[in-house]
Amino acid sequence: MIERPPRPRSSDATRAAILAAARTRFAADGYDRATIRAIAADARIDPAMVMRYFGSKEQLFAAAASVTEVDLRIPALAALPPDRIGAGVVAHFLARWEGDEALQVMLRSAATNETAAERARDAFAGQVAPAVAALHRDPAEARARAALVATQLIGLAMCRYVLRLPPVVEMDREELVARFGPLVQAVLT
Amino acid sequence: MIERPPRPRSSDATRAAILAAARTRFAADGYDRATIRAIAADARIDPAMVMRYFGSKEQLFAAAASVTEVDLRIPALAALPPDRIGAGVVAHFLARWEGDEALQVMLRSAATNETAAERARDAFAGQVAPAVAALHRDPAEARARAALVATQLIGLAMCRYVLRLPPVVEMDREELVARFGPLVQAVLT
DNA sequence: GTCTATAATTCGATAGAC
DNA sequence: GTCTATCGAATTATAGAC
Repeated sequence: MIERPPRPRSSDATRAAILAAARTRFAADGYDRATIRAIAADARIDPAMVMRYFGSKEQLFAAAASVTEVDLRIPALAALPPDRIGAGVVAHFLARWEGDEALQVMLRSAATNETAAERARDAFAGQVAPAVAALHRDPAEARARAALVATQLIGLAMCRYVLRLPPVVEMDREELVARFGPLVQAVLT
Repeated sequence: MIERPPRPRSSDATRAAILAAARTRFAADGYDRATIRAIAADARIDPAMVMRYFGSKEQLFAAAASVTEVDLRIPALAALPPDRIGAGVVAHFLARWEGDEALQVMLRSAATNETAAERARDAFAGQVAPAVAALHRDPAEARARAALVATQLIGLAMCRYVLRLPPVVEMDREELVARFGPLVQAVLT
């Protein structure tokens, strides 16, 4: 084996490191304030490499918040106990919000980045709406109900993670489920 | 009267013009993307004048989204027909959201600007919480209920004005009141 | 009061050596 | 694959002439 002084990293590992740093930065700062330089520093990588791997900041963002990443993984609602659907949805989303930065990336970036807003609409149309549609006969009504569910969850996320409204931050997950579950339940049934 | 070539404008009118342009820009673009240059261009004023009048971009933002401007003007809830409080609150907020840019300034900027987020918390603590408190004996319960109302309204605003979720955008005010009114009513009573 | 010129940064992106 | 150097553009902010 010939030695290679700059110690080339594996391409996949580098890509993954950049993506992880990008998600964290985009989630914390939003699209505009998150800089390629800062992301590269977090990933302990030269800023030029970010460009080499992803082409542009916009493409990096798209990769960091891709539809696959914003997988809401909504459980089959019909499979839940009928009177616990609301609580199940809220508990599921709290776990998703706090376990995956991709959702906060979308939320914090959507305010100033149309790509992020579009991704939010895609996630709604592709995941929330279909899941709710299974519960209603009338498609128009299902669509409206799904939108109501979305406002509940987006409002909760905004108040808890972005605005950091004290009462919403202080509540633990259990209390949030107890308070929001019935509201979502009422919207869905 | 001696003529003054550069035609000095009245200080108040200039201030007002800058503030109006700033609110529009901050509301449309958020704090980061709204530039002093663009605000000055909208106000047909030299960018340097913005600095002269307000000192810095941060101070201009504070003035454009000051607590006085984010006056929610929540009506006395106890004065409403008891069974129409929810609908009244929703109708009131829709009118406020769409009639005053200051609220959208706050919402769109809060994602990346801590000053904006703080102002949102102030508006909640100073206006929403007290209004709701009048309806409940237990202060802790009133605080939690107020937070729930806030999530409803913030969620609605985010989906309608920022994410622009199609179903929420397409509904007219009347339908929104009909759908969200009962939810807010349930939270409040 | 108004505006020109510019300082001082910062950013995304590119070129090219190794 | 990696990194240095840098370009060109955009931004906030300041200094000073008129």
